[in-house]
Amino acid sequence: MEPIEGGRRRHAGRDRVEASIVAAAVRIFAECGYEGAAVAAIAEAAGLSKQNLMYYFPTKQALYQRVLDDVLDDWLARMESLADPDGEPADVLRAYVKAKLRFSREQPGASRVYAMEVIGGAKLYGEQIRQRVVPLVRRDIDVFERWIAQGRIAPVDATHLLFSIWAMTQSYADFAAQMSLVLGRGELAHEDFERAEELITHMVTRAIAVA
Amino acid sequence: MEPIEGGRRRHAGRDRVEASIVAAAVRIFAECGYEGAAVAAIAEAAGLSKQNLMYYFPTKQALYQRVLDDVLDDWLARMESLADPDGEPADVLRAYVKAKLRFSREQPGASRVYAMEVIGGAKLYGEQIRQRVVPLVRRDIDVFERWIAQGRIAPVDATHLLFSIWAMTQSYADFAAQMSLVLGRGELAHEDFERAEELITHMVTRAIAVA
DNA sequence: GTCTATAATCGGATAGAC
DNA sequence: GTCTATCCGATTATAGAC
Repeated sequence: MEPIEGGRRRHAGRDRVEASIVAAAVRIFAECGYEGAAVAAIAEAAGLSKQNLMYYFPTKQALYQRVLDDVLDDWLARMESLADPDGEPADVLRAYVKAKLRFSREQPGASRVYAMEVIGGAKLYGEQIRQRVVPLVRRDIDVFERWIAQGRIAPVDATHLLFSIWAMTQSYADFAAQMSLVLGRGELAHEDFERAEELITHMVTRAIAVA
Repeated sequence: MEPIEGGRRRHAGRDRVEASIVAAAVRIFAECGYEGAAVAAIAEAAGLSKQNLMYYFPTKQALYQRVLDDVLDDWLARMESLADPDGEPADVLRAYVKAKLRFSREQPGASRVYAMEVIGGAKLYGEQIRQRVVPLVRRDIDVFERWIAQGRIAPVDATHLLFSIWAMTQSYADFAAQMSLVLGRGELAHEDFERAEELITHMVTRAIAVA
């Protein structure tokens, strides 16, 4: 049904349903973990029956993989082509921090699902990470190292610098619950992210500043 | 049986068994999450039967809470009294980073269990965090802010500085799987932690250096 | 304290009507 | 594509002998 655009995408309705299921699944997986998330709970959050959900995704694991795929697609789309070797290092890193923090603010569930998978050892998604994430990371590290070789930034460990930037920015999604307790609010506010951006940018730009 | 020290701790044997169960539980919970961890798997890892385990811990949730309690006890014991207001700020922060990284290296499972609980919203442990972690954090933040008021360190956002230090150091336990893939090794080596300590210390000390 | 056996429940998955 | 009904395995937890 609903054939459109002659040939491609013959089921726009199905795509919409799948998208709403995935969106609900991200929330529930982030909150409960893979095993803790009941398919019935995801279905309810998406507004359909468990059996109906399993018409679209034959198994729970298939749904989980799809969730991780979508999360990674979104993340990669935001992060690729940020590390421009010809840009001003401080500007590039500012944009990098901003993009990562923005992802934490706009898609905290996505960040948490991915984090849980990695913390558990990436038993299911390790191969995808190796194929899709590692190359991007390596490229960014190469850019940093070229800057160092050119004397444009201080000679720091590029790999661990990137690890640190990831950790700092991602924690505003993953550990938001603990941060909220410390800050004494129900949840993180926009101003918290602004202060985070300022502090992290300060740390990164000072770290790479040539003496 | 085994009454010792006249009055206190009448069951040293029981304490030993419980400790071995908790140690196994940390590993399994860290790998599989709360719901994903089967009590039978924990029992097997601890070297006893599931039914026997449940003689020591009547419910799975009781075991989980005990695991979190022990994790937090260990962490607090290592972290308290590190932020000495009278010490040299750079030295204090160096020791702080070192202690946190050491915890990530020596107790990665503990860090991961705690991280998973927080990522899932700390639904079970939020109150404990509020009572036991937040006061310690607030005290550390106070020390930082006093240093700023005294002009001993640069005027940065003390709260977010602490968040960043936590995130950077903790990530070497929580995201070790992803780091290993990037580094192309099976697991993180001692030298990786040394480089991490150098980089993180560099970032923190540069960030707080007065202009 | 440790064992065998079993109860009770939950959750993923399937079958088949419409 | 959506529904009703149901199966089946896994898992927590309990009962009771020794």
